[in-house]
Amino acid sequence: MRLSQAFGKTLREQPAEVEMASHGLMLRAGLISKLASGIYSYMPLGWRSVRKIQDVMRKEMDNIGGQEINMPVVNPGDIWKESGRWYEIGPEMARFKDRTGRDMCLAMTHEEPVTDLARRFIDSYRQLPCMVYHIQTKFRDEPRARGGLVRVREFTMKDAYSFHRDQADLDRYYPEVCKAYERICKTCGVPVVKVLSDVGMMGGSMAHEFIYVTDSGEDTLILCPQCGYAANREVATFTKTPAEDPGPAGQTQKPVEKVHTPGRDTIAAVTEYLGVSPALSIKTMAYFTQDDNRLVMALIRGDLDINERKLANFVGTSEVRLASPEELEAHGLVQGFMSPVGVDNVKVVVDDSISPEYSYVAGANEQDYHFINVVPGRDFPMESVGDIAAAREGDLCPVCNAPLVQARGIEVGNTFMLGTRYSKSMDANFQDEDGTLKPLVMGCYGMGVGRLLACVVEENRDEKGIIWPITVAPYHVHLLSLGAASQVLEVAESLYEQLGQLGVEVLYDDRDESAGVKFNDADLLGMPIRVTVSKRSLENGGVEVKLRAEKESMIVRLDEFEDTILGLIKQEFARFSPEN
RNA sequence: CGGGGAGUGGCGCAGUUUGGUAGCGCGCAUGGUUUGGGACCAUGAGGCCGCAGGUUCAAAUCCUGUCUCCCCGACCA
Repeated sequence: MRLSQAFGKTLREQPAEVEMASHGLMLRAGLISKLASGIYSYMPLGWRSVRKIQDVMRKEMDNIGGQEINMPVVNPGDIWKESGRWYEIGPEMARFKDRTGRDMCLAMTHEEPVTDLARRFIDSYRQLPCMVYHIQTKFRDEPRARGGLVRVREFTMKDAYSFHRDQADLDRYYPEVCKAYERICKTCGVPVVKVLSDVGMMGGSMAHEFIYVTDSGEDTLILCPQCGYAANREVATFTKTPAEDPGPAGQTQKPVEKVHTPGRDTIAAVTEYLGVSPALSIKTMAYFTQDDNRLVMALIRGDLDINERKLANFVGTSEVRLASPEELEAHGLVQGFMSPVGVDNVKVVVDDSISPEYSYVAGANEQDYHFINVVPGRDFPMESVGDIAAAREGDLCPVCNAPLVQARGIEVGNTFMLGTRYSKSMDANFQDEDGTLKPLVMGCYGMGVGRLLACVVEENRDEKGIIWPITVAPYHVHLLSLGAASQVLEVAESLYEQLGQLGVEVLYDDRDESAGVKFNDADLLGMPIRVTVSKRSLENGGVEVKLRAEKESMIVRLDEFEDTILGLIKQEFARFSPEN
């Protein structure tokens, strides 16, 4: 491609909207262009990379037995009603009616259409296991787009769906997909960690996310540097050390006593005032459930925090929302002085950090008063006990007890063990060896193409621009000529032709621009190999060859040019091979 | 949806406080001089200042409404 003819151009200045490095570089290099919030066009250079990323995905999916299909973006509402998600999903799903008044929607993911395919075409255990995938547009009317391609409303996703006879077969297959995901990211030059995650709107039993760790990410991770335990904070667990001071023996025999605690409406204030450890107090938080608007009291040891995701999952709702002071008042509760003691008709969920062996300080449900000697089980019900605690940096690893660290990252892909969530609701059955009809056991595996591209750029760059991994670079070689001397132009033209005949992808800067402009654009665009033809290089015996990722350049004689370039390309591909 | 910020040629911005009908840099076009790290000279094209209403002799500027975009949260590939 001749740069003089290329559609699009580079920008010298960073657009004002930019917050993330990769976003700025993609805009400045002319890879993408924004149409509306969270809706982008790909320009020629960006699209070449997208297609390469898609091909990497295809290769790895094919490798584990996947078959590529293509399912529609526009779906009839019927199948989404069958699965129930028509009613579960909020305004992030775009819905409309066709001309006959039939409910339609834009698919945000493709479990429903693929399950429909499965029930039509899978009849027998002999056809299992199998996996299909497609690379298709999704539309999610996200509350807020951000970070360029990191979080958009219209995006391309590679989503794969596997079908199995039983959970055991899914258990066997699932790690293969995880391995393929790691290979895809390695090939694209994006390091990822696999973390345990929440199943979210997909449903199912187990899920992982593949996360590119970066401070500009929007997910929070809990990692163990010692044993490799890794989880999204939403589901991360940790070892809860017992409270150090259980108090004087026989404490749990004492009756509850009300004490005056004027203005002490936080755990820190009240425990300091009463001279007890926060670990011997009970923090009570009141939430409303999203689905049925029930009031739930969540209890946790005073030195720990509630994880709202875990709480929502525990009580079986899609979300919980902190009750407002007005709502608390309406239920006879006082913020800062709450507890379940003496409160009826409210669901109480207790974190397993709270022990019936100890007695605690808790709110007295009266302004400026707390109770002491509160014994769990005796003074309030311990019926719903579970893990609803938020893991924090410094908490102990649930596997090896080393201190955990917190990090941020971008979710590039995810994998879900769906089980029979969709096959049961949509009646996708097969006949097993013993003649019985059974629901298909499913897995689903998503990976964002544009988001992966954003991560590629975020990871592979310097202050000058992008440093493409050759595997997904728009072109392998950036050829540029300096000056208007006829000999220079002739050599550059002939090299362009020669490389083209060898099948090398070349971006040829044939513009009549100054050296500074050409070099700076080459650095910004970031092709892995740069070839400079100039009067000076020819006087030195050839052309200058430089890797974008390296500082030094070398002069290559014209009769050695071909071998040198082909060798460099091979070497660069090897760097990103998942085999290495 | 809650909180914060911004809309002025393609991009980055000034002008708004103190109303007088729009300016700078980059980019673009033409001609010329240049060519190893964002060159220079000359000439030129391009904006009813997001939109609607109002105040006023007069509005980019003041008032009201509205739309869009960005950032922080709640959601996800």
